[in-house]
Amino acid sequence: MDFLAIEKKWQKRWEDEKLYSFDKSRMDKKYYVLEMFSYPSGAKLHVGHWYNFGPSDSYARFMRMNGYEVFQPMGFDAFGLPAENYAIKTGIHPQDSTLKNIATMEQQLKAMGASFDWDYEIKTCMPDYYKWTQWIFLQFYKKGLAYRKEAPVNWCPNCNTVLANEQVVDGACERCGTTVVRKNLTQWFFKITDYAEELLRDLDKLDWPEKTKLMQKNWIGKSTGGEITFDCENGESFKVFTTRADTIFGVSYVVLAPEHPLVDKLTTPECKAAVEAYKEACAKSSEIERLSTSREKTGAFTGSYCINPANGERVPIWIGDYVLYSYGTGAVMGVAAHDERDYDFAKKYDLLIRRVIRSKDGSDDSLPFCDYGVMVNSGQFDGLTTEEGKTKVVEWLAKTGHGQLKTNYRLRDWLISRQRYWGCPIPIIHCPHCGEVPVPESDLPVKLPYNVDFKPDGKSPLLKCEEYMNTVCPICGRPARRDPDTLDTFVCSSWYFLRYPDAKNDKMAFDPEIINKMLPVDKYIGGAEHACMHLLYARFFTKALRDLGYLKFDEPFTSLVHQGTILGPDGFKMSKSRGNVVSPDDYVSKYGSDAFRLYLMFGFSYVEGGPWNSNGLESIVKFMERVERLVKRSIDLGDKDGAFGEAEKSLNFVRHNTIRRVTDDTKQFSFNTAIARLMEFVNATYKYLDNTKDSNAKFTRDCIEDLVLMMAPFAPHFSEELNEMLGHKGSVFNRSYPTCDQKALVLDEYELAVQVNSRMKAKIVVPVDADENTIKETALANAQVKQAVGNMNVVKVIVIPKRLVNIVVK
RNA sequence: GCCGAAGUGGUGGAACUGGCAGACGCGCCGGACUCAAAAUCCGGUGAUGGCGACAUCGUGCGGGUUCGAUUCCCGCCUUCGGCACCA
Repeated sequence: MDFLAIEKKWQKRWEDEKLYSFDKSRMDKKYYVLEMFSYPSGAKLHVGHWYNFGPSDSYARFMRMNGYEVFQPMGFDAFGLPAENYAIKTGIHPQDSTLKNIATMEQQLKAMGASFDWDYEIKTCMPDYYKWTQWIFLQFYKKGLAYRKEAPVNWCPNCNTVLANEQVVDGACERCGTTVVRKNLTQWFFKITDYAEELLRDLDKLDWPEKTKLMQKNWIGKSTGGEITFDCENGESFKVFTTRADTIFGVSYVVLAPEHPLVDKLTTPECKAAVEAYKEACAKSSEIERLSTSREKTGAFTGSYCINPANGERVPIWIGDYVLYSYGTGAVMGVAAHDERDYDFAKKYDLLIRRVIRSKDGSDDSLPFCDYGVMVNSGQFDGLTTEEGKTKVVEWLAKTGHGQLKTNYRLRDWLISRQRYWGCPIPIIHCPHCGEVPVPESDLPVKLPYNVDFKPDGKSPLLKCEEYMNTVCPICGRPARRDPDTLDTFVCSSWYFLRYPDAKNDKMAFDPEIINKMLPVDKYIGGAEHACMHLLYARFFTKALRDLGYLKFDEPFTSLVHQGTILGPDGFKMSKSRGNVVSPDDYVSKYGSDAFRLYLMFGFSYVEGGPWNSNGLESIVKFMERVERLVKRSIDLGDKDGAFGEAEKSLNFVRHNTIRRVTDDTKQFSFNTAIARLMEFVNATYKYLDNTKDSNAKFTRDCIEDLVLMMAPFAPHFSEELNEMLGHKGSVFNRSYPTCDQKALVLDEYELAVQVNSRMKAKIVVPVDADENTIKETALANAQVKQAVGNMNVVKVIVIPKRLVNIVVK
């Protein structure tokens, strides 16, 4: 068969017949399959795209053949840093390069033969899409979910520009090598923390990989404890968050984050120089470095003291970079005796170390002692356990206004401002008289201007575009300026799944009537690297839009699957710099897209991925040819009915077992084993035809029909062709998936293993309905078993029906 | 460093909920067909020892629980994903 020719033939026919158009009248049978859309950074599809889209398309086709009205759209996450960097390097405008890349990718995606419905395509960089991204921003703004505050960015003092984390290499600017510092800018945030509790709680409802749910859970990072107020000697006060209020009588010092606003007020003149130097040093280290537990703890004394509200002691106030201003209150109490970090810190700076918790059984007197225990040296609380003490102490402090029980989350509000050009403009106008004014909805979209100088020179590119920046205030009509920043591209990708089913709507972001029927997404497929960010942001958007009244569901993605990563042949991640990038095009043009897809599905565990190896590809082609020969052989045989003897019964067992297994495996995205079962079925059919005189032509034909139907999702063009050879009119994808006949799977007897002292000794055959006693006796009567037992005593016989017998002897 | 995974023959990978480790492929070895080759088909293939029936070992390393561990627990090693401005 000429694989390349038939691919063209069927792709044309699919397109002419609009085979994959979503039929709205069957919405009650909808099944929304969504692959994470791609970022058009390179011009061509790489193996990773194929690995994401090919197998998931097979899954979509499988669901279609099982009677679902499958909705499988495709689009592009088109804004973002790479296009802008490319533009800076080459001078090619991001819009031009992006649209060109998209056009190429569209062609390639079509050539892949996936059943996407292109009528619903989305490109996030087009005004008809980002108009609604802006609209959502405004709804969030109105609801108080979007606000501005100061936050640090990576700043290159030489290029005078903000850098992405990716552009900071070993603390230095990737372009010029200058040491990067942290600098505060006023930026927009989404208040995702308002939803921390619900985002955490609803994880239980989701059919997602457990590891992903666990990662989100840890990312949200709920902890319960107390907020304790320390009064300073100069009249100021600050709060610390602690989960171990029971240790408060052991506080030896407190540490503020270097960025804490009180630091300047608390620093005494004699400590000023040291504190300033320390703060400057901190501006150079990244958060990951600061949080590293293996790094030496450092700090600087402010010269001031505060009062321990529990015992009235004077406590020195330090600053230290292991305290982050963005977590908790930006201040912690140091209890040297009962925390590793605090212990190291106190040792280094020679601070008080006082034990206030002893181990429960009194046996452990080493320090630091970080476990739960019993309070000592703690006044009236002596003798309480940690569990009791941590609430009792806070409740007691609350009486003097110095404590409050508190739940804290590690999750932070989402910083959405970007000082870049290639993104969605923020629909806010800054008026000297009226302040921050949202753009009226009737004025959307705020269009991203084309003629902009996006070279980095210290200012947001849009800031340099006067015709964009200058506008009038919607309230007072006087001259005003637009917000010069753009939105994080994660904002665009946090709602695209809502736009797809109503992608052409120019009156609203989406029609709730449609969306409430089409969503949630039934199966979402994409990389595990999105576990904590995109997948959390999309959940947040869904919940926020629900509370705004636009949706009636709580979660965007009911079921989630992560595909693995295909690595280069050398076992490393594919990258241009390593030179280990495998191009699918060469293989596709040689073997065809079906063979390529089939190989990706058979050669790897979908969830794992692994290093690329082209050896298996030719064997897949051989398998396809083997199937083709089998189909032809059946056609030559005709369809005359014949006897249904043992041979037929046996093949029929394999046939229906294959249907059962392939169905189950495909549902679980276990494509490699599904295809292995198809191979077994093909082998068994060959054996039947080769070894049976007067093989039953009609029965053979039935088997072949099932085979072709089962092959169809995995090798769509190939199976269409075989289906046509078998005399069917119309697409194989309009036929129904075969169903398993349970009667064919009923056997009279089965084989089970017998062990003696857990070592395999024999196999016995027992009737299907044999009880434990019969199985036990059959096993003990077996000659090999008798020999293995010899003259030892049988201590115990473990019988697990359908599995094995284990005879324990002494 | 922190959070989350993965590690199984020469090789890609199987193994349901703790129950016959290595399904299905690739490769390799042997055979059939052929003048020959390719293609195709058949058989074998974890390691070690033994003529053999068999025996012992074997799922990254070291311990443990269990009649029984690739699977559960404890401690390591290596690799990968993420760590909030790559998406």
